[in-house]
Amino acid sequence: MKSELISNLSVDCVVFGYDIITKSLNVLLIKRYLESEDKKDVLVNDYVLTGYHVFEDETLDKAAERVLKELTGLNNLYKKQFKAFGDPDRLTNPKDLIWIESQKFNLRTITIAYYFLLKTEDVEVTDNVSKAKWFPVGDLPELGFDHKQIIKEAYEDLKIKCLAEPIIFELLPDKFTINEVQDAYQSILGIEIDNRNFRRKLINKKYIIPLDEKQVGVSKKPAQLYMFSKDVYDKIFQKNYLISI
Amino acid sequence: MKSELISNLSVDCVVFGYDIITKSLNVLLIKRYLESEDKKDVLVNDYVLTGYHVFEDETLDKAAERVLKELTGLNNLYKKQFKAFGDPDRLTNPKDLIWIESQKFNLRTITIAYYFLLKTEDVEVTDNVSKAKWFPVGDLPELGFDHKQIIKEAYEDLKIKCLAEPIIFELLPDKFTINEVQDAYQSILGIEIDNRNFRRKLINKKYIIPLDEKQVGVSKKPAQLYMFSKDVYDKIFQKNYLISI
DNA sequence: CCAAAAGTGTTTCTTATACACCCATGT
DNA sequence: ACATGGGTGTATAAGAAACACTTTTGG
Repeated sequence: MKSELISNLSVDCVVFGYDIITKSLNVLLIKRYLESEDKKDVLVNDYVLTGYHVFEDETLDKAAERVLKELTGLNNLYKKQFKAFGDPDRLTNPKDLIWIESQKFNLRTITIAYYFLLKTEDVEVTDNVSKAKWFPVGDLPELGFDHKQIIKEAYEDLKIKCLAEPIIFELLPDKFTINEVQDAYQSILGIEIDNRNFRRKLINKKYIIPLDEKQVGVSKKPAQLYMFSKDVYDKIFQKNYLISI
Repeated sequence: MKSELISNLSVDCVVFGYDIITKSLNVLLIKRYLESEDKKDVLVNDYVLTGYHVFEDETLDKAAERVLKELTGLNNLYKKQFKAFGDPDRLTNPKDLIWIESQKFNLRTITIAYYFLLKTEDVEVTDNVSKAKWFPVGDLPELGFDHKQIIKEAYEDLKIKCLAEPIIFELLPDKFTINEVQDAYQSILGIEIDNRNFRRKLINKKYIIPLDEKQVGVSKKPAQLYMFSKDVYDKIFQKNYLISI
């Protein structure tokens, strides 16, 4: 039994990759390029999110995971379905129409948008068939369809979730320093944090576990390495009902 | 130009209504009833959310608003699109198959789920053609499709949002007492709150405005009435970046 | 010895929490 | 007069915020 694609339903994936070196939150985008038949004009030349239509016998989550796997080769990443985008005119910019015509997509396609969290370094971007490329979330190129809006809303959601859940560690290597965590928060939230207060707060968490290891190969005082224990976190986590209005 | 329905795309609305008298958060559900041809057997007898397919030229938000308007006659309510449900088997319980056969729906329908907030008393439920009825969110009847799951996730989302934004006032009348707000929080979150601390906290907010009015027609000391000013709230609101992990 | 980032303590202030009785009103 | 829910104050604890210098290391 061969499975068919659902012609008007897709998933789109906002792939967030944090670059611990440049301290930059990046988005993985795919080049979209089309020339006129005589090759005299460039009709489409911009970027889009990775995404694809959903199969008839596939859950939305599986579709998103499949798309991500195809692009990055990675599994089991943190993912969140954050919004459905389905405006009738979401694909109907002139440029997008040209593109869709060349691809035989349905004009009224609803897309279920996900975001994924990973480390920029975990994706091989150099020899990539899809011409995938990282862009800082604050400095995106020209984007097709409604993907600028989708990224914006993904980022908003991510920022809120960052404050409430320890998903920052999905963006960092298994072993990290306290300052690296601080840098990640600062970069993603666009804020400054006092180092002494932040250190104290983090080190006091039972699920931030100091390792018997320090940084190596740095030309300065090597920092203490820590890991995050999801097990401990889950065990001691308790919902607080603080009403912050 | 006549608009067609999209056969595999629907919106479903979790209509939350707060009953200030019984202090109960309710969900508005619609009776689903089907007899066999000889009328000897009841084939389907349960409840479902209100929802309907989306028109080709309609946004998802408009579709949800249309569905809600048809059921309740109400406009401009607080609404949130909180999740898309699209499992291949989400409509394929035996009971649901019987129902869908009788309704000619598409078996692989993706639904975009919304929730709406209002006051139970604002909906006339008595002479309703859809056989709509309120049920406490904690005491739901048997539900068709995956609607139990949809309601559960809507409620989870609502609880989180309640803590971060002043949406509680969408569930309360324009003029309310402090204790009514407290009751609403307690009922929705399932917690106990200290009355003195809660009063102080709320009364100190600039956007909780005391009126020159007290309760009337109560057989006890009439309570001071307040209103919520969204304008003031929006003006003085500032994002706090407290990392609570 | 120098550059660079790591690491460290104390004080103040705000906010949450815990807790029990009197008051005003309608009947 | 009484029953009912409305309304009030204080003390403690916890956590957030502000703030500047010393230490350790590799080069």
